[in-house]
Amino acid sequence: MNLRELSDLLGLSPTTVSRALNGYPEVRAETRARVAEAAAKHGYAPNFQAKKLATGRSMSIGHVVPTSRHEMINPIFGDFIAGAGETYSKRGYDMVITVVEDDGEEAAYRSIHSQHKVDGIIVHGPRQDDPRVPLLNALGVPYLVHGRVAEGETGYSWLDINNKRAFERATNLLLDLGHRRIAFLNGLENMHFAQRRRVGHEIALTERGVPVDPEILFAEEMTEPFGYETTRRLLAAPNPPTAILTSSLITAMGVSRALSEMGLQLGRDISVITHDDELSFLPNAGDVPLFTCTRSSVRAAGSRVAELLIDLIDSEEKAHVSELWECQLTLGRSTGPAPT
Amino acid sequence: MNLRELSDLLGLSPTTVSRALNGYPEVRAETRARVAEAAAKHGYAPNFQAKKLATGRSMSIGHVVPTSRHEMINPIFGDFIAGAGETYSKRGYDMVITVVEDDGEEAAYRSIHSQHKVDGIIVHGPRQDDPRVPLLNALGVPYLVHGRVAEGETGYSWLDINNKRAFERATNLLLDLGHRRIAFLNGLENMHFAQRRRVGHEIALTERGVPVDPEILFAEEMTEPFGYETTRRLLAAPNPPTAILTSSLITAMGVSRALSEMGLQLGRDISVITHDDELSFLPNAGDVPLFTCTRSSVRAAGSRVAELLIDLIDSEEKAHVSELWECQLTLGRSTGPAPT
DNA sequence: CCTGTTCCTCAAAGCGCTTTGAAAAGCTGC
DNA sequence: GCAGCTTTTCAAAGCGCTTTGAGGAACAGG
Repeated sequence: MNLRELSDLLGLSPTTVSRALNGYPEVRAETRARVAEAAAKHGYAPNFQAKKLATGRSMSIGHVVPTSRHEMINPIFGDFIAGAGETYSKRGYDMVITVVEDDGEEAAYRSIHSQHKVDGIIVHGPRQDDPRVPLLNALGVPYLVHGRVAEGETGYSWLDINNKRAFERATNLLLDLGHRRIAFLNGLENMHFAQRRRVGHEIALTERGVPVDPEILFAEEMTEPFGYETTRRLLAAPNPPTAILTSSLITAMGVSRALSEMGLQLGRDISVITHDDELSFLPNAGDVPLFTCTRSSVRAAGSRVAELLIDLIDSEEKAHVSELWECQLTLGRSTGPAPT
Repeated sequence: MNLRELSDLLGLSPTTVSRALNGYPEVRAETRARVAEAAAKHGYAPNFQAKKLATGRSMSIGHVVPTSRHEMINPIFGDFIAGAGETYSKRGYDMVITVVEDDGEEAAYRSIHSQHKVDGIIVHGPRQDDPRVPLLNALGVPYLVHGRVAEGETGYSWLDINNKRAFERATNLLLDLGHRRIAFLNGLENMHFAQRRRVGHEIALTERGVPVDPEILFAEEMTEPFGYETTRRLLAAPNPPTAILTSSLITAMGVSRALSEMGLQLGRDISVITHDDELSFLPNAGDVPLFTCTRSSVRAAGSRVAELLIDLIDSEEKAHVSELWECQLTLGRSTGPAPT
């Protein structure tokens, strides 16, 4: 069933039917009702491709996901997508995901744009000096970065959490509890968020006059074994830390596994603070959660990022927007005073 | 830059340019080369919407993801999508994801179809007697189910792992090791895969004359706390199990956490076998992995599912296809003889 | 030099919708 | 009853591509 058939059926012109369905004012209420009813009855829905072509809007948002980078699919991806997807369905947009090999990333952005596949793009996992920002600026597509790129850069829109502040606070908490030797299991530091977390951590240490020991700073893919193995190694070596900071709950679970295998108690023998993205399958919940954490929902971020981007697309003036979210610092059972 | 502009530039007709670009034989090799070069030089790419409209093919595959069901975004989603996405980019398809509230699921499938948004659909997380199978059959869209629905049903295409066999083998291994009291922490049993796993488990028990005790069979969302809390409860109760079977590595990690907290050693005091989807962020790897597991890559499944569906779309005769993958049973350090 | 082939190129008609500009219909008031 | 409005409806022109059916060019054979 297409527009023409429906309009023939009703004895109206396609124009009138189209207008009735799209809420234009030039249609009598009664006619509109008749059209709506007939459309529902015959299961008519406009052909999306045709609509897109006619309006010039694709009503789709693109997400480009590089895949082979370390073969690690970010576990937060699912929750982020769920959040974004909610917004999309509310606002009538589709989500188009392009999975691409690392080296095809730029080409993917270019082709997605030149083919008019999307009205806007969301940039995932920004690195320091991410080349995608100048690229997308050059292409002139509306886009929004989940996270940020290098400090100086201002010519783009973003939503980020205050990674620096969160890890500064977390480190301060550990210092307040008397810890002086704090290991940090960070994500890969070419990622902007990891960079900022490290900066926050070091600022806190430096302000208290605690030396930064690069020997106990690690930056890797945030897997469970990373937490496990690093912890085992750290605690077997001389001068082990009394506290561990991790960038991911998954890594923290690895830390926890190592500790209990070694007969050490979380929060008594070793304190741990982790960042918690509030992933649906890894709740760190309860009145007193297991892990003390810096916390921010990545699902909520996904939802908001999508909203901001759509607003950006709809709005005429193309000013840049940005939002910086503070994390909660939530006390759990994994922190306690440094053992003496 | 559009077709007309490019053809004017070249002094050719749009037809010739289109044919040259799409590999039709009616174009001289030299002309074709000239066109290709000009297209590359001016960054011309056909407008996707127009192409879709003209060809009647959307070159997109739809994924409908229900979101609010228990607020749990399946952690395997990311890896599955990564696998599927690889196939799509190889074969020139786009992936369109629609996130939808539980009760809007049927409407989502209908609208996606009537709007001609996709050429095919992948069905995630099939339940027993899933209503989507008859719905999609009625709509007449090509689709493929990742998993299966009720036993009798044959009128659909699917790719699944042999859940029953895998859990039968896992249970048999535990029985061989002398375990007689085996707890099973399964996924929600309205899901087909969970159903089959339970059947496999019970068959193994029954064949050996070991009674099935419903008191130690659990079926919940496969989170980490589910594993943790259930294990604590089980081991505190009288007549605790000597082995635990779980449907997810995430749950198994909860089990492991509970065990070590209680001073019990995995593989010595309590044996654990889990299913392992080979998620990128939760590797259970190494020569001797931590967990003994039934194993099958969900990423590979995603890739293959996409392939099968595209073949289905391309092929003329609409016969049903299906693939049943056997899981590997990999020995790790989490299993050992039952304590006497 | 003309006709018959083969090879290449083209004009034009769609695909199904939106939207512009115009016409028809329905009112009002003189 | 008609000019002047407003309200409702319509025909037709795109949107940018593919594809059909036909024409032109080049070439060989008679």
